[in-house]
Amino acid sequence: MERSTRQRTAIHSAIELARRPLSPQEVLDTAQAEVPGLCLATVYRNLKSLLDEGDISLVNLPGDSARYESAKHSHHHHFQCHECKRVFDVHGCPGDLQQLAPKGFTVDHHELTLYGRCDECSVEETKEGAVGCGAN
Amino acid sequence: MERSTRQRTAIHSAIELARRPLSPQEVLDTAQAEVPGLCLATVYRNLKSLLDEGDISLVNLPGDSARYESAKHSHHHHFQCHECKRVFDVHGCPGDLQQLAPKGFTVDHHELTLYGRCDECSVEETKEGAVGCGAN
DNA sequence: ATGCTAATGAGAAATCACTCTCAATAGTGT
DNA sequence: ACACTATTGAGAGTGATTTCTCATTAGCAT
Repeated sequence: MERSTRQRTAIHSAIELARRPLSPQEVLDTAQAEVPGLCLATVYRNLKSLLDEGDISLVNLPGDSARYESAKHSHHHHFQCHECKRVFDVHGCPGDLQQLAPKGFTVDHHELTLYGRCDECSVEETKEGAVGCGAN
Repeated sequence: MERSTRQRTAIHSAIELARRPLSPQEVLDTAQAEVPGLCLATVYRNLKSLLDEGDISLVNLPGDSARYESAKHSHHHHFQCHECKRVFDVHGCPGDLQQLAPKGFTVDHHELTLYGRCDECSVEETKEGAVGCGAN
């Protein structure tokens, strides 16, 4: 049967505590604070089983590799900052997208991604010569 | 300077004539009708330079690899059929998405992808026991 | 027509995200 | 405490996509 390990717990809580979707590498970086020897293979193994059990969900953004977030979040979308590349949750949804589809097409799901500058990077932008936004 | 070759012309017109975004492999398959010996490396080389010159544009869908379409298309979005995996253009846009972003965030661009069944696959679905939708 | 050199074909190679292998480690039921 | 075996760490391996190398081909200016 399935065992509860320090690694699995650290991986799960890294995702639960994050306020944004994390890449496997970000999960590793976060969970290593708890379990120093943790390796990426273990992160992938646990992401897979947590996903199978419905504890976390997969987030795909256009042109980017997979991220993971808590399955507890309700329907929402994402915002990616051009500057720091971080992904944030966006609560709110244009809704009623069936109308956009050609007739005969059935829409059962949609993904919306906003791009721009996050608040921190907008601030940095106004400072002449500033580089980075505290998240690089 | 830049030369006009049969390969480049075939690649460019494959994209211009397609009514949907094409993957590099689909571009190869299409352009080979015109230039039989064409290889993938040449497709990639030309996709890159056509992109640099603004003749075509890159289409990224969540969790999928790059596709390319004519740069002449005006702002639009995409619909991917769960069944046949083809990608279609969707004309129309929810617009006014700045309001969805948290305050302090600036939205300068967005991507919307609808998922569901295309008209052909919806028809197949209603036929008991039908498999495939003529596009596999 | 000729020469210069950009572009191509073919296959090797790099890249990246992810998975596998296997010996060692560590949960869990008894 | 012990045994059983799921899980781990480390590194090799995989598959898909994209880029590079280099000898050959073919545009284009003359």
